[in-house]
Amino acid sequence: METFYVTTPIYYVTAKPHIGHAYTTIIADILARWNRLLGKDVFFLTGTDEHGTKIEKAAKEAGKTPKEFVDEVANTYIETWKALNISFDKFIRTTDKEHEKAVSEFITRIWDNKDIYKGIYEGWYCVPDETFITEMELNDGKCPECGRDVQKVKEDAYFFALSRYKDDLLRIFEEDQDFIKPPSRLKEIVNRLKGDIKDLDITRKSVTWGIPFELDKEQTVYVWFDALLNYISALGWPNGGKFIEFWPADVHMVGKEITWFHAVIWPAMLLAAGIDLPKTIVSHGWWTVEGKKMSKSIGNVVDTVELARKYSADALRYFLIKEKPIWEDGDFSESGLVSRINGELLADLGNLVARTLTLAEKFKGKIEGEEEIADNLDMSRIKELFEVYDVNGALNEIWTFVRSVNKYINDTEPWRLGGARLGAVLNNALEALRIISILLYPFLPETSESMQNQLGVKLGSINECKFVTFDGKVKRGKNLFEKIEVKQ
RNA sequence: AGCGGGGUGGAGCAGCCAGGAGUGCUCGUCGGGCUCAUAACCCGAAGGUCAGAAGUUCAAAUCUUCUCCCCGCUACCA
Repeated sequence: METFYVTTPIYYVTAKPHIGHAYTTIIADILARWNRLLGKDVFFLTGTDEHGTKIEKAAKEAGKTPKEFVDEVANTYIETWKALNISFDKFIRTTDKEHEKAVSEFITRIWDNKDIYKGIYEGWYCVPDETFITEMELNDGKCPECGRDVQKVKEDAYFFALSRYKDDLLRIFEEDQDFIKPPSRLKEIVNRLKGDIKDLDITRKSVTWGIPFELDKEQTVYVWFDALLNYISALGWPNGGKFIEFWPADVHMVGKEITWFHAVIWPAMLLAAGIDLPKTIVSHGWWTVEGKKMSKSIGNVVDTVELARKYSADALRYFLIKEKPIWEDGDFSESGLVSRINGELLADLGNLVARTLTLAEKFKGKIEGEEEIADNLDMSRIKELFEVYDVNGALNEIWTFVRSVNKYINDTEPWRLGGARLGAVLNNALEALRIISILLYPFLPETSESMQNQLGVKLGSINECKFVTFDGKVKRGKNLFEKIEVKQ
């Protein structure tokens, strides 16, 4: 059976998930659900990144041990994903035993291949913040976080020979223009890669909250090196059956700020170990909130679970996907969310279902007839958009069809009709709704199910998105969406 | 600074790569139609010197050059 392996980044557990995390994860969920509808064997991975000084520090501030702390935060991620109906197949944590074992195995392999060597790490350290700072991050020679003086540190460390893979990577990017999406990001990465590439230090002596470095137990593995390996450790690499079945990944969904890690460092690591590269890295844009960058200091971090509870997971999913092209940045606002609920989910879709079902329930004749609106639905376009991971484009296309069905009902005026003609119009409208319920399943799983209940049909596959004779038993249920009253 | 993206009616976008009357979409405003539907849906109208300048061309939002402005990335924030 054809497989599909999609991943989100593993999220760093210093804080609860916000809409940015939700966005990445929702896109991945939509891809997973769509590919299941296509009949593929899907593996959808998400999880948490739990090592490093920042977590150690956050734990201390919370008065907890690192382990207690990461358990707690990892749980809020799992709870959030449940609240948003994220259909992940596995939730990996970098503190999982299997993961730690895989990391050690990986390091041993590339050591044997001479891609790791011992050297001296030189950098800056902020004592009160307990964080390492790179030359680039320095702000006027001071700590970028707290503005205090930093201290030069020198310690033994192990390095990964990233620079050795520069030419290989450039050749790969040249040959496979789709390796990084969108093209503008590919350009950024290529230009940067053409510059001066330094080897990466991948261990720290003074960090204790990390995976012990296999070759020198005084050191721990640098968080990023550890974290990236989750994509294969989750499949049981090196010998797991899932690894054989699902690797290479079809798509790593990532936020634009971590493109470099996924497009350069991660492939270099895989090349070093002789493992196939993932097929595509999709790098999406960011959300601002009410026009401002999301940050804890501004205090505009949006609580996802609260929003989902207030409006519904489907409404939030819909907004995030419909609001902006995935490559671009966009702005989140609660008023924007409400406007899409009232103006689109309710006015276009909810209303369409309500008016059609009312007409169908009253009709006593036979619902059958020629298709009249199949041309309004461009299935091949929708499939193409999914193939390039443009879920925003696909949803727009589906929505165009939803609107066209409302127009069809207006044009045919079924409330004036009767007999065979009414049967034919209803057949078109009901079939359209059945098809829409399938197409919306990846985006709005609860709404899709509710539509199928009211139509008296079962969720079909993508192959069933074509007009035939409607054979459901309609029963109008409660409204799909309720109007959100806006206080003036 | 380097690299990348963007500046299109009141708002948000498409259109640009392969030039052909300012074309399109969503929201907002105004007017109308309809009454099956959650005051919903459908139709129509107003509104733009396509950031600015120069150039190429019979023809430029679209190609070239320059200028201005906004945003992002630059080694661990989705």
